[in-house]
Order: sequence, then structure tokens, then C-alpha cells
Amino acid sequence: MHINVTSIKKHTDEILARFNTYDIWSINETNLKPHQLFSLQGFNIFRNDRQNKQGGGVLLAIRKSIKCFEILNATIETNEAVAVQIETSLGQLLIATVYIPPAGKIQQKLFDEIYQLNNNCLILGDLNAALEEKGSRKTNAKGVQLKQILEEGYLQCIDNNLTTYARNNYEEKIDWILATQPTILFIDEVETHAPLGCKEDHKPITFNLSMTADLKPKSPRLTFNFNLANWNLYRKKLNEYLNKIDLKQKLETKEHIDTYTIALTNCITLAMKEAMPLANGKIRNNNVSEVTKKLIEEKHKVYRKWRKTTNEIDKKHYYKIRELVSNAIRNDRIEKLTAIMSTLSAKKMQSAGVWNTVKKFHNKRTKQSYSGQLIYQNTTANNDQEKANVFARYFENEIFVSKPDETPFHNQVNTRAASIKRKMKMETSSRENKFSPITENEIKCILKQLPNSAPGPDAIHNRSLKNYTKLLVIHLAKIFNAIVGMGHIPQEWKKANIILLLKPKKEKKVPSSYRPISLLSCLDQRTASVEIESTLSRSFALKSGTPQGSPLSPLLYILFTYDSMNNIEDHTQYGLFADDTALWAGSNTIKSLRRRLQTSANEFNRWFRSIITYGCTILLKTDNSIWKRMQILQNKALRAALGLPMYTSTEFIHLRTKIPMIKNYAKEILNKAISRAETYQDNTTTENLKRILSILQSINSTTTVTSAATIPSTTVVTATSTVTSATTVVSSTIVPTTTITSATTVPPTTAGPSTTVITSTTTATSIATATSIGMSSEAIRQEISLIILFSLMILIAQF
DNA sequence: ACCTCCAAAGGACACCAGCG
DNA sequence: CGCTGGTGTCCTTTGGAGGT
Repeated sequence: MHINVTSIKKHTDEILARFNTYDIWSINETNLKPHQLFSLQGFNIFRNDRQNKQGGGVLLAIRKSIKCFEILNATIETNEAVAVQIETSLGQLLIATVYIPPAGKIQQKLFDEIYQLNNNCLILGDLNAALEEKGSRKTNAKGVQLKQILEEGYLQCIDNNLTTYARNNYEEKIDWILATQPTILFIDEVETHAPLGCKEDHKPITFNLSMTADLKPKSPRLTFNFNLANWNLYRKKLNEYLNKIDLKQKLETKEHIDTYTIALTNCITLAMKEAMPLANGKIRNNNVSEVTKKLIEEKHKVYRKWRKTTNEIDKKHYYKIRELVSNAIRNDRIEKLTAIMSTLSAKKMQSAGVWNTVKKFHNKRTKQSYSGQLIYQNTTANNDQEKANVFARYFENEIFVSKPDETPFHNQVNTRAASIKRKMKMETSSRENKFSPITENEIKCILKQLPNSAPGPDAIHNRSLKNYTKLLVIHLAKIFNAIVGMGHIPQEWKKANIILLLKPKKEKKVPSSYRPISLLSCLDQRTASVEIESTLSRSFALKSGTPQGSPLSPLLYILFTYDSMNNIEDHTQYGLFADDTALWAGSNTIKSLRRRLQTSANEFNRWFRSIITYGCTILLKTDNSIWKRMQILQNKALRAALGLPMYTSTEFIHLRTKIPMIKNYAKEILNKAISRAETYQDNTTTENLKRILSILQSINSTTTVTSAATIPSTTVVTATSTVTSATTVVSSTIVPTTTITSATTVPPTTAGPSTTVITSTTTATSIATATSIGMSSEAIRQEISLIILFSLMILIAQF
């Protein structure tokens, strides 16, 4: 199918509804910007967006089941093109989409290049060329160029007189289907349809290419349609299979455990296969209702009738129904949105469903499959299998490696650990089994709590474990106890599949741009395979890294940060959760409270690095309005913390608290960093930092606080004395932004113990992530406004 | 503790230019 | 003639600061 859409975002729903039966879509004038994400359910997208200008852009959408590979993505002068190669029953075929704007000229070399890449090709595109002898009404300049290309002989065009463009009474054939010799004979049923929406413009062209394309291999993981599962049947079948395993069989060797696990896995898999249908991977188009689909069909019918009769009544009928269709699609969209919104408000905001919905709209992480080349260490991988193996090599060599540990106490620790191990071995051999056996109730309890996450290589989904039977639990208890007793984990459980997520804004060609996510069952001497588009790589050993969701990860983090609280005295309490840290203390007098917190914070500060070192690079690039907002926030928070009234001048606050204005603070930090870089003679860093500084200075300072207000002296004096405790702590440890959000002091007027809490909130993490991902300034701006919003919410909550 | 003023921010809308 | 993005205008809301 080929069409010039003029903004694909507006018409996605209609295209999906009308042309879902077609496997390959060539779309011109997508109007997509490079930073915009676009995905179509069930399709791989290959796009070439127009840079630095409006309009334009081409896109090829190819059904996900078809094996395909992008080999050209080029813009020559104004000509935009994307070419993808597919394997067919008649050998390789290159499919290209080309857009030539009305103002541009056809670049012959683009067509030559396509032909050079593969001399069996199919080119679809809005060439804006009219050539009378091939079915157009007239011939224009680009038509002459097209004629020259056709005269060279290698490309031919579909010769019919169907017009592809209509506006008012003007009709012309300006979209073309070009193909090389054998391929063109396989094209039939060429048809044009009513334009999208209500406008008069390009018509969709559909045709049938009578050859079969090679399909991608099926996913190595079995995917079931759990919605249609018959769980009763599953439990019945599971018990039938499990009964075949002898419960009295003793598990005495490692081999026994391995075979027993495989047998159990097989039972579950077989039962699942019988009790639930496999997910068929069919495209569900939920965006358009059945009524609308009927209307769309009607639109087709009426359109054809009008083209045949060309009478006024049919025309009016067609006009009316096309308006109905676009209204219906719009209403469907609104309905869907309101439905989503109503489920959101009905649910608890902490539930996973809410966040899934948010993610859907946020679509920063939508799957972007990439079918181009992958380059690693001078080798280029072209197909999925090669790519998967390249990733395997990359992860094995660079990511999951264990580097020799050369820290001072490493050897001592090692010998100590070894002696403990020896001792334990002796004890276990003498006293049978130290561990109390795992009971069936414990297993039931764990099984019930399993989340519905993706299965590992054994293809056993947690859903099927949650629907356990008593017999299964007995078997599981037996094998778990055997595992604990023998200290051997079945080989099958050590395998992992790694799927890849492309880090935003990174070069797709380089393996390091991808974040590996392992789908695994266990740990300890694991092996893994990389999965790309259903193709598995060779398996390789994982030597480092902790599994997602494993209790080990937080444990290791705790070990890592354990000493951060070592030097903090007893009077200060602290809480550590994942990457969040909080300190708090209580006291009768403000003075001692201040001292206590200050010393604790200083100790922590020694350990902790200032967030600004993570965040400055992005903060400094934001525009003035963000700085202003941050300044306002800082002022506000300081007032809140100090218990000062609204009319206190900001200058005065900063003067008394000795907290610099946020931007000045940033500059100060930056200058420090520059001087440090200079002492280390790191020229590139120095240059970068200086550039940032100049950007910062170019933003004119608007927060001009002029007159210091006269403030009732008594209040201020008491207030400042208390406040400096919170504020000095804050400024020394964490960036003003974060501290502000959370530093609160109970006003001195309140009798009894007052408490000060400092927390490094999520702001720190968000800023840190923002830098590491390297988002665009636009995204950062949004992110920062979100952070600020969040901080404000905290502030409000504290009031 | 409250009022008032000013400026900035932000939303709704119209309009225009550029692209096709 | 449609779509997009930018600009400008009008209006309301909000924030900051001064004043009583």
C-alpha cells in the first residue's frame, strides 16, 4: 500500500482500520520530526524524517512477521528515501519509498543507488511527476525526468490511468509504482481508494504482490493467550502428568536434580499447551469501533459508486459519509481516552496499571525495532542471528565480566571467606542438614505472591505457577529441599534470555547503546542468550551483574552504602531505602538539634557526593524560565523553612542564611570544576565546562531583588538562629534544589522537642538519570518542570 | 493578617508563513 | 486548501513585593 498522508499522526487510526490487510505500507509526507516517536501495532517502522524543516519525511511499515532489513536511509537534495530488503520466494527484493517534493528535482543518482544495492527492486513514491504516456493527464518537468529513468530500461512503471491525486476538479497521476523486470509482472490488482479523512488529496494506492516473503522465526519462548486459558483443565492435566513422576524417587545426585527439574518443567509446559491457546499474534485494532469500521466500508462503496457514475448525488453522498467517518474516528478516540481516564481515577494510584497507562502516553520507551547494521569491534552484523551473536560477544567481553579485584583487603577477605566455607562444609557433613526443610505452606505463600512477569527460557509463566495444584507443591517442595541439601542448582534454571532496550538518543549501530534486560530463572554461574526479533544467539556465561527483582540487588547496594552511616553519631537516626537516604534527629533545644544534625550531615557529606555534580550539565543548559522557577521555589522553601512571612525580601533571606542564589551556586560549582579540570590539564572537560558557563552567563539574571524589607526584628533573629541549622546542613550536603523541598524546621515557638528532617528525595535520582540517559534539552525541560511540580507537591503536603 | 499593585505566566484564539 | 509551527493579542491567574 502506498499513500502520501500529510501528517501520519492525524491519520493513523484510519489507515490501521482501512488497510490492515496489507503487509507493506509506504508512506510519504509523514510530517514526523526526528525526536517524535511513532509506532504502529504489529509493524516494524523504517523512517527517514526531514531534518530542520517542516513537512516531508518518508516511512516504510512492514508487518512484524516478515523478515526485513533496512539497507538505505538517505536524503539526496530534497529527495527522501528509505529502502528495506526482504527475502521472498524469488530471492531478495528491495522495497523503497521515495518522496520528491513539488519544488525539488528527481535525483537520478538516488534511483541508481537503489538499483546498485539490489537489481531486483520495487520503488513506491509520490514523485510529483506527471507523464502523459504512462497514464497522467499532462506531462510536467519531473515527468520528463521520470521518462529518462524509464528509458534507461532497468526500471518499469505500472501503466494505467488511475489518478492518485485529486483536488476540486484537478486530478493527476503523480504517485508511481516502479519495479524491475521480473518483479513488475507479479504486481496486480492495482487500485486507488478514497482519500483519508475529509480532505481532497492523495489517494491510497493498493496492489497485490504475488510472491511470498520469508517470515521471521517464531519466538523461542512459547507465548500463550492467558485470557482464554482454561485453568481448571490446566490443573487437571497438570496432576495427570505429575502423577507419572514417581514421588518416592530419591534425589541423591546432581544429575537426579537436573532430570527431575526437566521432568517437572515438561509437565507444566504440556499442561499449559493443552489448557490454553497459543497467542496468535494477530493485530488487534482497538482504536476503531465496529460501527466506525462499517462506516469505513460504506465510504469505500460510495466512493467507488461515485467514481463510476460521476453524478452529483453520489458525490454529495460520498462527501457526507466521509465526514461521518472522520467524526466517528474522532469520537472513538475520545471515548477510548475517557475510558482510560475513568479507570485511572477508579484505581489506586499505586497500582501497576496506572503506570502502564502513563507509560503508554508518555511513550518514551516504546519499542523501536532496528533492522539496520550493527557494528562492534570492526565487525558488522547484518542479520538477526549475527547481531544476536555480536551482542553475546559484547556482553561477555565488556559488561558481564568479572575484573580481577585489586582492592587492598581483597585477599584477606577471600581467605577469610574460604575458611568459613570450609568450616561450613565440615559442619554440614557432620550434622546432615542445617536448614530446616522448606514446607509446602511456604511454597504456596511464595507462589501466590508471584508477579505476572515475563518468563525465562523455560517458558513457564508465573501465571501457571500461581494456578498450582497440591501435587505440584509437593513436587516443588521435594526438589527445593534437595537443592538446598545438595547445594546444586539445576542447569536449566541458570539459563537466561537477554532482551535489549535501546537507550534513547543513542546510535543504534553500536551495541553499547542498548540496555540488557535478562529474563532468567536463577543466578550463580548463569549462562545467557541474546534474543533479537525471535532469534537467539549462542549462549555465553554471565560473570557479573545481579538479576532484576532479585533480593540480592538491594542487599548488595546496602553492602555498598553500609559505611555511609558509619560515622554518624547515635543521636541522629537515618533511613536508607534503595537509592534514597534520610537523616533525622530530635532534641529539646534548637541549638543542640542544630549541632547534632550538622555533625551528622557533615559526616554523611564526606561520603556522599553533591547532586550538582550529576545534575549541573543539564541544569545549566535549561533556559531562564526554569532558573526563575527554581529560584522562586528556593525562596519559597526558604521562607517556609524559616517560618518567615511572605513579605520578607528574598535578598535578605539569602543574606542572612548565607545560601547563595541557586544560579550563583551553580556558577560557583562550575568554576570550581573548571579550576579542577585545569589542574588536571583535562582540556576537553575544561572547554566543555567553559562553554556551559558562557551559556549560563548569557542567560540574563532576572531575579533582581531590590529593597530589603524592614522586618520585625524579634521574629527574624529567632527564626534565623533556628533556620541556619536546617539551611547550613542543606547547603553543605545536597544541592539547594533538593534540600529546599524537604528541609523543614518546626518553628521555635512550638514547645517540646522539635525535629528536623533532611531527605534527599527523588529529585536527586531523577536528575541523575536525566544526565545519564542524555535526554534532549526539550525532554529535560519537561523533566525538570515535573521535578519542580513534584517538589511543590511535597511543599504543599508539608503545609 | 490582610489588601493592593505590578509583572510574569499561561491559555484561548486568530493570523500568517511555509510546505505541499 | 490542509497541516504545522510561530507570533501576537486578549484575558485570567499567579507570584512577588510593598503597604497598612
